[in-house]
Amino acid sequence: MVVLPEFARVRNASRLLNCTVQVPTAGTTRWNPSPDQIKVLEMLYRGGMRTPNSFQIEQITEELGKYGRIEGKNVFYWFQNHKARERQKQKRAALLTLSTTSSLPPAETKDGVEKKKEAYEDASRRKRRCRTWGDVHGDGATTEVVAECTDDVTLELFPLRPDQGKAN
Amino acid sequence: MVVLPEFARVRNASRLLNCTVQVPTAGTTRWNPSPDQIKVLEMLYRGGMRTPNSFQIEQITEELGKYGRIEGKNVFYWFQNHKARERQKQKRAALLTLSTTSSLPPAETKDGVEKKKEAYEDASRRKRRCRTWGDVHGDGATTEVVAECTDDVTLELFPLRPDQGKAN
DNA sequence: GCAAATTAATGATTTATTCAAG
DNA sequence: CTTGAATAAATCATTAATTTGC
Repeated sequence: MVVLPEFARVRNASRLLNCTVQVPTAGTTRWNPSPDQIKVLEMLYRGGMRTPNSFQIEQITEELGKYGRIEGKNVFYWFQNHKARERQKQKRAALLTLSTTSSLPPAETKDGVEKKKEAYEDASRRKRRCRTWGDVHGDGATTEVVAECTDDVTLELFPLRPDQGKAN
Repeated sequence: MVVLPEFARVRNASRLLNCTVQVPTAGTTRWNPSPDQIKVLEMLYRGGMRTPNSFQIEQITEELGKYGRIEGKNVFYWFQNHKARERQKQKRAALLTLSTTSSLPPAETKDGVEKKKEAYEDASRRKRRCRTWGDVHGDGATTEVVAECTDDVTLELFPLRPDQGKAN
């Protein structure tokens, strides 16, 4: 990879030859989390946080802002991706484990895989949480959208205790 | 269903029996588009609009606000759902048409269905547009996120001419 | 040792699926 | 049953690792 001074990185390295350098001020590239930011995020994730609501995102963003520029959407996406890719990894692992340890005929094996897959996927289907688009993405025009939810919903507050995470 | 005056609708109708009435100020129920609002939205949709950006959503929301309370997210979701369900309907129709008109043996038919399905799905894969999460969902903390895109992208401006819609 | 080429990770979007109000 | 709302899965696109030829 072409290593350039931080401030000189632009979209395509090849264009550097005959192109003026972009200053970082004009937010050009995608968010690139610092090690410190990742550390905090993973800590929260391990603590059980999966789908932070707008308040939580705001708080986290503020906290992580100490280590570099960051927006709420970065935090939002980080959790989405992290969650999805953990699922992905687990699924692959389960399938691999099964096909390795199993010694049944092909048909049976396939069936077993399907079972296991379903069992896994079932674990991710849980009761919906009480959170709205307005809370998370906060349209500029609407500022008064606050959780009107009362009972029989799980209010994931921040910070979240480990034992409050999904039961699986 | 228990019909209540508009201002009295809360999340769970069953709670009304022993619950104080929520004033509409504290947005309680989901958005219910008025005929006028739907008319405008469908007009835009027929005009080719599929994935409006934040500016477009803002404009539309403002326009539709004349006919009743509405938020940006409602517009956002409306387009998402309308698009998805049109796809769904077309897919079902394609499959049905094929299985009705075709008189080939099962294997061939299945294959043909798969072909048709793929052909359809291919039509929905087009070059990405230039729009970001920040544009659409507008995090409160970031107000300066504006299209930094320059060339070789299709800028869907508002309003969109019919011929600028997806070619299908 | 070094960049260009290639691959692996992962941030950002879009699409599919699901839940649940009415 | 229709459809607003929300989440999960699939996909795209850019950045970092890494491999490779010199």
